[in-house]
Formats: sequence, structure tokens, C-alpha cells
Amino acid sequence: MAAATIKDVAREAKVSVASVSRAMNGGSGVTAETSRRIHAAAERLQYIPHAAARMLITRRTNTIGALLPDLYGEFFSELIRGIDLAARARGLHLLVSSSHDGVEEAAAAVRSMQGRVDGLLILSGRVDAAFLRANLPRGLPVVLLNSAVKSPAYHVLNVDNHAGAAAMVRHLLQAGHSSVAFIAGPEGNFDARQRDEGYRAAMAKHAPKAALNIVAGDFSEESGYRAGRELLAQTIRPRAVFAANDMMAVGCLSAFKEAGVRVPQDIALAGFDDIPITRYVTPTLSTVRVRIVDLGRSALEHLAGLLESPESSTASAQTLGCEIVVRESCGASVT
Amino acid sequence: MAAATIKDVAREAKVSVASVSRAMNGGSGVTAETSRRIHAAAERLQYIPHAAARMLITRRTNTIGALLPDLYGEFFSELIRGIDLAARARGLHLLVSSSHDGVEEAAAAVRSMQGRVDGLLILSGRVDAAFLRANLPRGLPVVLLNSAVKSPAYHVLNVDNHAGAAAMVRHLLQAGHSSVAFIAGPEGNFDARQRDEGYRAAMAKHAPKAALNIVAGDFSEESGYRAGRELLAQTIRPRAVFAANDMMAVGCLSAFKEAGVRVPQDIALAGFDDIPITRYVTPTLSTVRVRIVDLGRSALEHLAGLLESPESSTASAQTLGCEIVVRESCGASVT
DNA sequence: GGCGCCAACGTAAACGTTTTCATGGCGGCT
DNA sequence: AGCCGCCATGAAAACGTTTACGTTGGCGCC
Repeated sequence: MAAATIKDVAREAKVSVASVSRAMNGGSGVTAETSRRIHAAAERLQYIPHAAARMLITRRTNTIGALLPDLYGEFFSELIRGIDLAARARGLHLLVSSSHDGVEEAAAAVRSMQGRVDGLLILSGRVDAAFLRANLPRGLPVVLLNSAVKSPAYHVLNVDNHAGAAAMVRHLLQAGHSSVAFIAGPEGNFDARQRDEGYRAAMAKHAPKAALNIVAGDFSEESGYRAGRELLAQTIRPRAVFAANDMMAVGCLSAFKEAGVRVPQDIALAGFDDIPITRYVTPTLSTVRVRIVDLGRSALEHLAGLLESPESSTASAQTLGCEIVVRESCGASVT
Repeated sequence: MAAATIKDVAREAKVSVASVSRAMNGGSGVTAETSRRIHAAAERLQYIPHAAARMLITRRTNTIGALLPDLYGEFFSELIRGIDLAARARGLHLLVSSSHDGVEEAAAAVRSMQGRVDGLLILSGRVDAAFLRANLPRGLPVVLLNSAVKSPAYHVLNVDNHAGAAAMVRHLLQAGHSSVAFIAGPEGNFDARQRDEGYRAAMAKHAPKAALNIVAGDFSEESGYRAGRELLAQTIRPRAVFAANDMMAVGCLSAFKEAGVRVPQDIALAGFDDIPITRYVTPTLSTVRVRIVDLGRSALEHLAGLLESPESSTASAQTLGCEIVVRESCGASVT
């Protein structure tokens, strides 16, 4: 026995398919009595409307697509969680597509989502305005996350990397650490650049006389370790180190431990992201918390708004704040 | 200008829609020359087949749904990653639906996926055979992950908790720790029970004279901490502690550190899961590695197999092996 | 009492594909 | 040379909905 269709329900309830359709959605234009009979029949037959047929005629899928670079680590897990939470609340389905590093793969992913989604959530360091113009079906609502794209044609939602980094640097300086070094992130990365700028801005403002001390990194633990060794080799060691993300801070911590340098007594240390590991290393790591779940949730809600009123708001660039969380490694408690 | 349909392509290439359809899928039944012309026309119009229309007529969505309890922590992130990887490789889309703790929500999720997916991947401690029978549209292929359901009507894929736990216990015993205590997981949990049984089996086999020493836990870090204190309070402290998961091992470690008990010199410690944190605590934590990505991948591939040949293989219960990974906390290197 | 209006309901078209079946042409075989 | 069959192609039905439009009946109002 195949699944029941609307016709079966119509026959069962002795009405036309049109009435069944009306009764199932809202029920306006149909008597309370008939509606009751129809619902009873639907219940009896375990009728569930065929999603594809509905999509075809309605041109709405009630699905949004999420394009992610590579589901690696706690960050994406949290992000998806936020997105999913908000989507569920709005009755939207979530089609995810991750693991495409290359631009080519991303383009293919976008293409294959054509017609399956009402809107797209894109998080990718790789895509730029040109890519979007070339690959995005026009008219498809899109929200970009943590993107460098500034074009007024697209909606973007970013983490306030700049303010977060600046706040942490200021905190380190005010805790009495006269010199603060910075371990930078990968070259092209948008978040990395903003954090870098935040560091510079805070230094310029609160320690104008201090020299900038920036060593290279690429967000990996390994690069943090190397940066740590590099810092230790400097003739005048910095009093504090601020890494552009937590993983590098953790790597740096290993280098310090290995060299017998005590944290925070000899050198203070802080990271960025507030991934769970920060709470388990010794000493616990001070960091800048990013509310990832909220980021995902906001992005979805923004997108959902776009679905309802396509072009009401011109493309906006929103920013999500972050806060510093002080633990042992930055030495604030031992001043 | 709305998106181009198959009719537009047909007109552009001066053929019938049937030929276009044939040319687009496989191209059998159409001359190489015509096919070339059709593809050229499609390219020119940027034609992309309408997914919903195709689903409607084909009755295939090329999408599989993943039902997860709550995307919390590294485990799900990795799992989804494995699923996504395999799905992408097979050209399948992935519809995720997480965050439903209650049975009611899960039922609603299943219902709403009706007709949008060709198969379902379910990971949930809550669902049992009765639930599945009641809520699953018959004929929809399903693969259960880490499920206690034993019914021959369903395909299940489990982690070999029993063997993994037994291997770790044997390792601890053979490393010279005469007594091994166990911190159990939550009551109803399937994985927890299997690990418990693995512990008992290994003890019975390799240390038949030693008494079992089991304290309660619920997989949370907090419960591990309490268990650790409980163990320290025993008149005869165990030489080694095996926690049913890593988070409890980490909590237990905190309790030991707090009490000045050295790991592994005074007491050896091991966990289960190999979550990333194990590598960052001090000392690094020995554990049983579960290849989560592979679990996801295998599950999807099994499901994909079911899609192709619906009932060829009768419902099978497969098991994915795991391996012990020896780090500092179990004291094997200092024997 | 007849006329028109409105609400409830039915009929049928439309959405964009795939697929079955019919048609015609052409080549090979006897 | 004639016939049979195959292959490329086209016409049309089908998938399960929604919705525009038409039809009916009842009721109020003049």
C-alpha cells in the first residue's frame, strides 16, 4: 500500500481535493464541520502531504541551506547547533553541506542546492563578491557569516573580532603587563586580520610608547608552538602574549612549559574563541568568548527575515559582540 | 527572468523536452550530436533541473536525513563530518535535524522529513523498537547508530564498546596495576552498559580473583569528579581507574590533583572516546579511541547500500572496532 | 416572490520533470 | 528488392499539490 495522497483523503471524506487542501492549510473557505471530517479522514489514512509536490507548485521549500568550509572542531558544531535551534523554532529544515575547501567544490555545492532551498547561509573564507555574483542564482536570499565581503549587495554577519581583541589587549596592559606580543593568524583570513587590527588599535591607544611585537602563525596549534619558541628567543621577552586564537595559545603554552617558563608568573597568555579546551589546560586559559550558538541563531533569523520580506531592508552588515573571560593564564588574579 | 526550464532548453536546442531529459541524464537514446547541441543550449541558458519536479516524478530525493539528539560537543561534530563526507562522495544531500531530546519532538521530526528524504540515519538514546514501528513510514530505509534496538527489522551500527573497554582493562592489568576500578555511565545508556560489561568480562578473565569496584557516574565531568573523591575515600584505594568516558576521567583527574594524588604514579587513569581534550590535560589521558568519522561514514554508506538494493541484505547489526591509545595517565611507559 | 450576493465547494489547470508509447527512417538480411 | 527490426525522436500522461475560476445553494432585501 503506497502512501495516501490527497485524493485518497478526498474520497474518504467525500469532498473534493480542493477542500482537503484548504482544510489542511489554515482551513479558511471551508465549514468547521467539513474541516473536522477531512481531518478525521486524513488521520485515519495517516495522510502526510507530499513535500515535493508542494514545493513544485508553491515554489517554497521551507528549507535553508548551510554552506560550511569544513566541519572541524567545536566551532562548527556549535554554529550548526545555533542554526538548527533557530531553524527548528521557525519550522524550517536544514540542509548542510560542508567539507568543501576549494572554490570549485563550493560552486558545485551551490549549484546542487538550487531549488532545494529558499535561502543560503554561507561561511567560507574562500568566497568573495565575484564568486557570489557568478554562482548565486539571483533572487536567492543569502546571509554571509564571518566574511570579508563588504559589497552592499549582500547581508553579512560578523563577530566583533576587532573589539574583542582590543578589549583583551587593554585588559592585559591594565593588569600590569608592560609589553604585549601578538601571535597572528593566517594571511588571508578575515577574522585573523581583524584581530590583528584590534591588537594594533589597542596598543596604539593604551600603550602608545610600547613597540609592536607580532610573530606569524596560522591558527594551528603547531604554529602556536613555534611562535612560542620564537618569542622566548627574543632578547627582551614580552611580559604577555596574546594569540589570535585558542589553539595557538595552547601550542604556545606547550613551548613555554617545555622551556620552564611559568605562566602567568613569567609570561601571561591569552587566546581567542573560548573553545572548551581552554578550561582544561594548566593553567586555564584566559580568552575572548565568541557566542557561537548565538551567531548561528542570529544568522538564521536574519535569513528567515529575508525570506518573508525579500528586499525590505537593504543589505546590512551586522556584528555580534564578544566578551573577555579571565582565567588563570593572564595573571589578573595574581596581579 | 525566471529560471530556465526544460522547455526553454528544448526550444533553444530545437528538440523535444523528452530528448533534453534523456541528454541530461546519461544521454542514452540520443545521438552524440544532438546531445552536444542540447548541452550547449543548457549551458547557454544556465539551465538547472528543478529539484522538486524531479523528486515528484522520480520519487527519489537524493537526500538522506540525520536525526541526532543534540549537537553537543566534539562527538557530533565529528559524526556529522563523517556522514557529510560520505554523502558528498555519493552525491547525496544531507538534511540534519538535531536538538530533540523528547520522544515527541523526535516523532515530529520524523514526520516532517516524510517525503524529503530517501533514508534516515538515527542516533538517539531515546528511540526504541516500538517508537520506530509507530512513527516510521514503512519502506523507508533506516540505519540506527549506537542503538540498543536489537530487532532484526532494523539495521544498526554500533561501536564495539565491549571489546574496547575489555582491551583497556586488560592493558591496565598487564601494565601491573593489580586492581582496576570502574566509573560507570548513566543507567539507561546503551554505550555505558556495554562498556560496563566489557570491564566485567575483562576482569573476570584476567583478574578473576580481584574484586569488582564500580562507582556510579553519568558521563558528566562533574560526576567523574565525585567518583574520584569516592574512590579516594575507599579504605583500599585502587591502583588504576577506568572511566566509562573521557569527560568523567577528566573530572576524576581534577579530584585526584586536588587531593595531591599523583597520576599515574599513585593511581593510573584511563577514559573512553578519545575526545581532543585528552591530549591537553596533564598528564595526557590514555583512552579508547572511537573513530567517529568512520562511524558516520560507515553508517551513511550502509544506508546508501540499502537505497540501492532495498532488501537484499536482511537487517544486519554491524560493529565498528576501536583501539586503545596509550598516553601518560595509565602509567604504561613508567611501568 | 424574485433578484443578487456571498460562502462553500468542485473542476481543472498549472508547476517541471520523467517515462511510456507511438512514429518514422534507415540499415541489414534473406 | 522487400521486409523486419532497431534506434532516434516526439507526443502525452503521470506524479501530488495549490489555486484561479465556475457553480451551486441559501438567504436577505427590495
